[in-house]
Amino acid sequence: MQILRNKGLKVTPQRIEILRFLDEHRVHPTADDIYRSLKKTNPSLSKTTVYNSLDVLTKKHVIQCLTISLSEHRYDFGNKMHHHFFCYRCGRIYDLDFSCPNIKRIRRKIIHDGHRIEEAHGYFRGVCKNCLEKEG
Amino acid sequence: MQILRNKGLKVTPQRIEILRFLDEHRVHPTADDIYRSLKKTNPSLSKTTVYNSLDVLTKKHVIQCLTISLSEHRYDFGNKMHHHFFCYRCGRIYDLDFSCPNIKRIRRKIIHDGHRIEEAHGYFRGVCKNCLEKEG
DNA sequence: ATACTAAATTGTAATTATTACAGTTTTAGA
DNA sequence: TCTAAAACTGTAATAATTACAATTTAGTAT
Repeated sequence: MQILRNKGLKVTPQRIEILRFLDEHRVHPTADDIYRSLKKTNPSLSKTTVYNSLDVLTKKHVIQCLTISLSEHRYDFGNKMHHHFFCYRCGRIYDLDFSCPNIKRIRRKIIHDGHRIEEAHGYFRGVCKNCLEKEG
Repeated sequence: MQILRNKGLKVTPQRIEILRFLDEHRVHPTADDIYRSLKKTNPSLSKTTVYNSLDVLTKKHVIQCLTISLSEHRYDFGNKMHHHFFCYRCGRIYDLDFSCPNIKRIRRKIIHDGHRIEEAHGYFRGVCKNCLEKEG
């Protein structure tokens, strides 16, 4: 994985697996979701490694950590900014494609009010289509 | 407090105190910040009450729960949507006044992609003015 | 005013996500 | 191959939040 090397990170099987999992499971899983899944094929995997890897990948902007759920962190492959919707009822997170003028400004690492902005998130919450259909 | 009655909530001294604290301390405190402060003048206050009150006030959209900090919930008086900036270094949360076209749409409780949106948050993270000046 | 009922508060105990840490293993470069 | 720094592992600790059962209170009807 060249992306790891480019960021000055060592390439380890654990990181590769975690990245691949996120790439192939775009449901914004938790650290524990990832751990439980990868543990099946790599029983020696440690949960601490999953947390550490997610942290460092987030800090290097390889992946994104979403704080939209009220109780745990959820992770998103890639660093392309887009908006998210969290359903109160089922807990699912959906990607939204709002157009948003602030995104372009952030991309240029703009200073706003003197603060250096490195990260931007647009979060929406409510009840999702599926749950609305089920329960009205 | 008429706002509580309007939402079908009972008016209790605890809730009044919590609301007043949030109104007078616009630094986006944690549940524990609120608890420790109010405990001084009301030693019988329970932390569970603080959590319960913040939860119900958030659900009724009297206050807002911010998930911008990576480790705990922070609370904001009122329900007027605005953007927030979180400083990695000092943990402070600043109010931003970005203009944002999505806010107006959300205000009208718009359905987007079939989802009913009830809440919107714009979060930015980075290093704040103060910390930049200190450390460069 | 008094009594009643649902809602709210309290305190403790449990839960759960996350972090700290020390020892071992692995990566990447000389 | 050798080495040093970085990463991994497993366990134990931390800290925010929630569950729960008992008590108290707010608001309404009598």
